[in-house]
Amino acid sequence: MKLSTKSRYASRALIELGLKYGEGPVKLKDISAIQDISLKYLEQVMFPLRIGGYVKTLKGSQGGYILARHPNSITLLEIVECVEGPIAPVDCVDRPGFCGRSEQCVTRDAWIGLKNVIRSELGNTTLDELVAKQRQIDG
Amino acid sequence: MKLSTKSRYASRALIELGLKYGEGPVKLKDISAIQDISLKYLEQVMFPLRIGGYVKTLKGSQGGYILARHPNSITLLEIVECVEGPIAPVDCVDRPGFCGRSEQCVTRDAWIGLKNVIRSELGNTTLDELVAKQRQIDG
DNA sequence: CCTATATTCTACTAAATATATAGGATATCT
DNA sequence: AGATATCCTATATATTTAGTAGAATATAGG
Repeated sequence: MKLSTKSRYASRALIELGLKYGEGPVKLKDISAIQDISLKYLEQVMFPLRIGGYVKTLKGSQGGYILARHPNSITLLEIVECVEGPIAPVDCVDRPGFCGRSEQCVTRDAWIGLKNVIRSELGNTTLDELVAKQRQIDG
Repeated sequence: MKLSTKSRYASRALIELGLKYGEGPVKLKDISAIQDISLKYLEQVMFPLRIGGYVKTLKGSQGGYILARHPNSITLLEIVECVEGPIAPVDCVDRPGFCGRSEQCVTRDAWIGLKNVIRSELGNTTLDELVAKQRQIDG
């Protein structure tokens, strides 16, 4: 039941973008330094977020990343599922055919319930809120 | 965000024990056959459940496993945490020192919230309920 | 146009984790 | 005594995770 570093890094990177929302592009190099994340790895983490339409990029000098959507419309759930794939504590949750006994399996129902509360919790946390809290901490 | 097979196998094995609760020991060989789980692997999965006091064993001929506690006092959370260790979506949740920025990290608060809903959901599901549902399905 | 800069794309790698398999030791019932 | 079932330790394989590396592409500014 662990999130990978991709989810953690993506969340922290998008918070940095949220802090600078409306102020032009932010370089990964800066995020990498501030958040202490390998630049090269961060590049890979950001890739699906661009494909998913959460960030836009500007190449070349003075380029960087900006949020493609308002922070209040982006949830943690979207970030996590974008970089990590659909959340399902067990494979049979999304693919009943994964296990031949899915039809008669009572644990599967429990795993489905678990998936739902996880998605609900993450879906109710917006980037906006996280950025606001971060501003409070930074003072 | 995946549970390992240990959690899945342990849950299904304990349901089998719950179905036979009060009827004497159940052999892993039988559970292995019914649930289609490798016997040798199942032995390893059951080990922490014995140490944790969830099952008792009887060695030798006519031996096997029995629940050490009433099914209504065992939750999915206990089973999962027993075989898989404490549930925490991110290491810093239980060990703030894991990451130097824990004190100023807003995502950590989110991961703590996530941990809480996961534990709450699993903690509210008892083995009793699962066994009852299974009996309904089996007819 | 040229250069520095930043992203983009592809490939590769080391380490950790998950998922078992194997074999013998130990205990117990008949 | 023999069959049976758990107990314990070691080993193996596959997958995933978490990164590294390097060249290609695009852009701003001089």
